[in-house]
Amino acid sequence: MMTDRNGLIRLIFDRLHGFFGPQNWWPADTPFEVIVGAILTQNTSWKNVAHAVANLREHGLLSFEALCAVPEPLLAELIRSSGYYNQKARKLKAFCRHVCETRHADLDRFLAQDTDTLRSELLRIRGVGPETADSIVLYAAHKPSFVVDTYTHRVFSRHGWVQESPSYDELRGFFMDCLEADVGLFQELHALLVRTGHLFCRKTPRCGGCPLEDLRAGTAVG
DNA sequence: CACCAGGCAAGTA
DNA sequence: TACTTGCATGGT
Repeated sequence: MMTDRNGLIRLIFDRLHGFFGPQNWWPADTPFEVIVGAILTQNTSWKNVAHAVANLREHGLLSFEALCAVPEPLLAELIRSSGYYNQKARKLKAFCRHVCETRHADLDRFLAQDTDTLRSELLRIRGVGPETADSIVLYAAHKPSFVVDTYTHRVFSRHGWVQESPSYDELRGFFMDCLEADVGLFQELHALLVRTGHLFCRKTPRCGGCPLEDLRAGTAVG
């Protein structure tokens, strides 16, 4: 998948951190708000999600108990700006229902499980895929599970660090093999990769202007 | 007008 | 396993 196994990831982190500075992700006030945002931002710009989250806050629905109680059709209307709003209302309700039925609505106890157990349980909930699960594990439960997203793929392919498009688990495994399991490091690196990914658009063939340009495969050492 | 944005599930071969 | 399709608003 790439020739320079170790050192590259750490070098990427050091470069991006020096260039952009600390990101302090996730943009949310509470673990529950992280979960809501993680579901709402699926294939959707954060700006559209921010409107929906603000809407929920104005209606007093940014708590687990309140979201459990709100009718799904009303919820769908309030999150309209985030797109796929019927699907996402269903997903949010599915998550609430799972915690109610398996943990007596004790969200903290649900999030207190060890990393792998929590991740696999999240993946069994309808509407929670690998990226959403890892986002919740890393930013809501504060446990070390690396988050891969479209920007991670994009930054890596643009710089020639991957030949074929790797699967989610392959790319995640690569990060987790190269780095020590440190929550703060995982949180910052993912945020920095998103920030970097914003420098490109989907069809931009190269990475001009980004702080990693000289690390492109072929020009990088080793 | 077309294309894109911090995915996921279900169906098909 | 590896495609394909539906889901949907808001910005460029």
